Amino acid sequence: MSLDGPTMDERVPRDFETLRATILDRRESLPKRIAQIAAYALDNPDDIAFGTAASIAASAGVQPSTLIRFAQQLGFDGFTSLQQVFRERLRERNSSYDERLQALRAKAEGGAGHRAIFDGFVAAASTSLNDISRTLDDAHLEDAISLLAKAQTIYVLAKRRSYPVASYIAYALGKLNIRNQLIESAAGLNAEMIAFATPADAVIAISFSPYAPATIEEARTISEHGVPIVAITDSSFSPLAQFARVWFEVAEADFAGFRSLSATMALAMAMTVGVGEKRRDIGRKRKA
Amino acid sequence: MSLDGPTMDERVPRDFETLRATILDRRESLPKRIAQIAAYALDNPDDIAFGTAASIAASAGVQPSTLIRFAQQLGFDGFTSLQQVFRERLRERNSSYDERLQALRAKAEGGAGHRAIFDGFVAAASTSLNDISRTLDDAHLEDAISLLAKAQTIYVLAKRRSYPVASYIAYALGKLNIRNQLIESAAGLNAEMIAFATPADAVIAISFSPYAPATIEEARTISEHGVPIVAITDSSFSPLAQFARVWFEVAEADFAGFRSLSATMALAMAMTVGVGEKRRDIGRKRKA
DNA sequence: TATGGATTGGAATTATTATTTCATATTCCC
DNA sequence: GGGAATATGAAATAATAATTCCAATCCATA
Repeated sequence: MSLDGPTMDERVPRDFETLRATILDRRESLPKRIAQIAAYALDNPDDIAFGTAASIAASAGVQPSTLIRFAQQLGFDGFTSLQQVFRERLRERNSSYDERLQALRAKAEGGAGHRAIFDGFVAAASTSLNDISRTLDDAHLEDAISLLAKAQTIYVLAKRRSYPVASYIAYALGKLNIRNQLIESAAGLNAEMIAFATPADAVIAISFSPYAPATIEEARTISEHGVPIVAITDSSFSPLAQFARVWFEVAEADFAGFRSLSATMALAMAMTVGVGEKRRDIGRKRKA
Repeated sequence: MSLDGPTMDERVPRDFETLRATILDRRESLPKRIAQIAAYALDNPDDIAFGTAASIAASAGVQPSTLIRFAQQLGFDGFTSLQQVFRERLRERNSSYDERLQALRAKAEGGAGHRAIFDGFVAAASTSLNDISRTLDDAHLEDAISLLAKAQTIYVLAKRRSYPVASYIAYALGKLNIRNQLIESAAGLNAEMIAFATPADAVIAISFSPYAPATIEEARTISEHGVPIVAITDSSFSPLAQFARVWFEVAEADFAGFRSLSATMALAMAMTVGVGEKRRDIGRKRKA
């Protein structure tokens, strides 16, 4: 308005991260009460998003006017515009991951650099995690864990895309001192390995469409020998579901032609650690 | 207040899901304009959470008074209390994963069943993903991809906990027709394998504390031969960081003693697919 | 088609909330 | 220690938003 005043055209933070950085940056030089509200804002961003100037000021132990001065000091013209940033943050975070994923796919295809690809994989993983925590059936998890906890040896069966999960399960079972056998395809000794399994053992089998024929074949053989199978797969039409005593449907989002493994991993780890716990409990009871 | 009025003690929905169910349930019997705002509310919950009665009404194409009647019909005493439910929903969803993770850890340790364990792993994965998407340096990613895109053969080096990531990288590189060699410990031929690597190749090495000695040893040897290394590790003190041409710091949250792999996986996939793209681009240029 | 009840639109009213102002207190520098 | 500049508190004011009210309209039913 006036020509003499400081022009104040210092960049006003428009997004939360910039704002956060700005605040942290100036933290030292802020007056006491302003610093107090600044700290409160970063600690309780949700309150800023939803509260009224009066309620926030009260929670932070300052006057409403201080809150407004804080906003102005950051370059906003009032509390309301500062609040917008905090609200936008909630919107962003909350905006359906699916939508974001769509956008990112488009962006990546448009050749928007490698950051877009990375963001895409992160979004795919997040989507998958959201999804599975909505859909996982607690009772199935309990069943699977009980079944596996009773097994003498746990066989882990997975090829190709699912193999990383299997190898992590094997690693974790090993660390928990649970006897296990990873059925790899490397040496071609799978048939022999499988022949050792008895109904007192159990199998964790993982396979997604297009199902690796070897996995299906081995699962069939092993189930015909009466060994119970816990399966992780992607649909009720999966051949694995047929052979399994307990099975989980996991829908992983994909990006750039590769599916996420995050949901499968989370489930696999929960099963593994669950079995470890259950075994400890049983051990304790036996002693008592 | 009055004794004669309808007591209105029909359950007022306190959480979003109940509210949603209530609305869907009554949908048929609602008057036209009320139905219109009801549909809008379920389609744009964020707008309800943040907007003012006037702005929402305008977006939905109704009068503010209709919005209030809608709220009252549901048993709320006004728009404001209806809005609370929509705001609470955002808070819930958004409640910092870290806090949730803390709570879940406590719950799981208190022996609250296996669902809590599962939720813990999901939360750990989500936290890690959030973290890495905040901290990843785009320039490093570009550097790593350029470096790997030039390599004749990409060697993938990881043991124990990191091995699943390595195997997924190898799988993905294979699918993309990029020559690669997974350095496994199985047959004990690692030293020989490594000896084949030349400065025209490149290595992706992954290791987290406690760093598997074999990984470190092999990384050292290979870097001494002048083969460039891209490392994924967990701190700048990591011995891997020393040998690496480019390295990434990835902080994975842990739960029940096992770290998530989700952030590492996302980064690994972005690198892999990024290399695939870059190669295609180069191929196209050569032709042109 | 006339009639009563329900529904709707729009403006008036009331309540709430942000912002400004000014007196008082604190801090910092000479 | 004095004085100017800055910071703070509290209440007044202005702005904005929610709610209510009433007239107009629509709709079903006789």
